Amino acid sequence: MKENTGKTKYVLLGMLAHSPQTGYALKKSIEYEYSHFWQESYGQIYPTLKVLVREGLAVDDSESGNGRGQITYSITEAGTAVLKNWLSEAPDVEKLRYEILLKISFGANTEPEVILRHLDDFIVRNDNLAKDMDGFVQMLEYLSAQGDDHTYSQLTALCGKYTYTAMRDWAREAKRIITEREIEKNETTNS
Amino acid sequence: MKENTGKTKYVLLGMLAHSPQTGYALKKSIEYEYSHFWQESYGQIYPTLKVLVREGLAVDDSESGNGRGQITYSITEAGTAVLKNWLSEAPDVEKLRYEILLKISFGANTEPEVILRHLDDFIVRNDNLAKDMDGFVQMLEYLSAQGDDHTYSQLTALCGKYTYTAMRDWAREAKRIITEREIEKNETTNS
DNA sequence: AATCTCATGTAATGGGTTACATGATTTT
DNA sequence: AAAATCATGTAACCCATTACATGAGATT
Repeated sequence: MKENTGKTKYVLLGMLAHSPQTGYALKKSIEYEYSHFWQESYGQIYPTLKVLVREGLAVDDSESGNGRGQITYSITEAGTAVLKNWLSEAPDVEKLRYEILLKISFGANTEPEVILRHLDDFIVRNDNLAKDMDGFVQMLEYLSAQGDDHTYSQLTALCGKYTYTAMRDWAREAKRIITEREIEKNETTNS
Repeated sequence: MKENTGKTKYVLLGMLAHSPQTGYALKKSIEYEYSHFWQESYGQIYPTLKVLVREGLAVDDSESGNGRGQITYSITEAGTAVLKNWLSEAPDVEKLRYEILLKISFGANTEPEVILRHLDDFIVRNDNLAKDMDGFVQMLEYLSAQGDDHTYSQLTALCGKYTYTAMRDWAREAKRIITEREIEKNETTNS
């Protein structure tokens, strides 16, 4: 009987604390709102929701279903307590895996053009994401001004903006450095 | 017979392309040089090295051992080819999991002080890491000036500097925003 | 009627860490 | 002599994704 569901449990509790939702809706929200720093699959979400119910942290609140066989979950008081307790604990140090940085650190094993191409793609992607995040921040700013507070969501979007911008800027600088050193190298061999 | 070892294979090939090493040394190098964007455990490294040998991408080069039961691996020509081919492929889009951002997005469920405390820790950690990375960049700059080129390693360190700095700056801004809005809230209730 | 989207669920598989076992050499 | 470090290895476990199965309601 394994009930160890990692962080998924808390993600769902945090979202249910905002409003009762179905597993399907939770997944969609995670994709839309949290994709730049978190992801969950159905294979995690559905079993974890059942665990939450079994542990009394959420309840199956299906009378509010729309007749489509869906299950709406709500957080319980016990769930809110568990959530709050988790919030107070120091967050884990994140373990990142940037494949592009691996490729760059091994860059000497291929032509500079290969690395420059990866950097170009990276710049485009991060520039777009930075803009998306900025739009998100603006939208939440507007909603907050209208009365309903979105400060905390706005802060996570702002973090996305900062990191994507930093990545884009780094990649531009990296391109510059590679190109510059290539020129130097060619000058030395040709003289 | 599963030979699916994910990215580990390429990490090891990339490192062996630089110099023949033991599994133990590879692990230490990953911790020291790549920890800000990659990690591998012995449970991945040792079995993968055997796979590399079985596939002819690396060879057990133990005559260069120091009599301590250690196994030194070298990359083969086939290994170099596989490495170069992988380098040319578009890197995966990274899947991040920032627990701190989860906690911040659920921040409305606890006292602002709890979130501010997490942000303080985050600022300190990222500021230190940014400084470490900067030192690393400087050191590699010096080594490169001495003749042996470390451009690509330097670029990954530079990326670390950019991201840690961005994270630190974001967290400072986040603190400012939270504090500001808390003051506003108190002013409204007190009037 | 066909297709799309909503909706739930699970089994297989993959990928990775942790904990443990073992032992040699080096340092204190 | 003890402790630390070097060094290799594996089994148990955990976490997560993918692929598949199923079916209802909405849309074309």
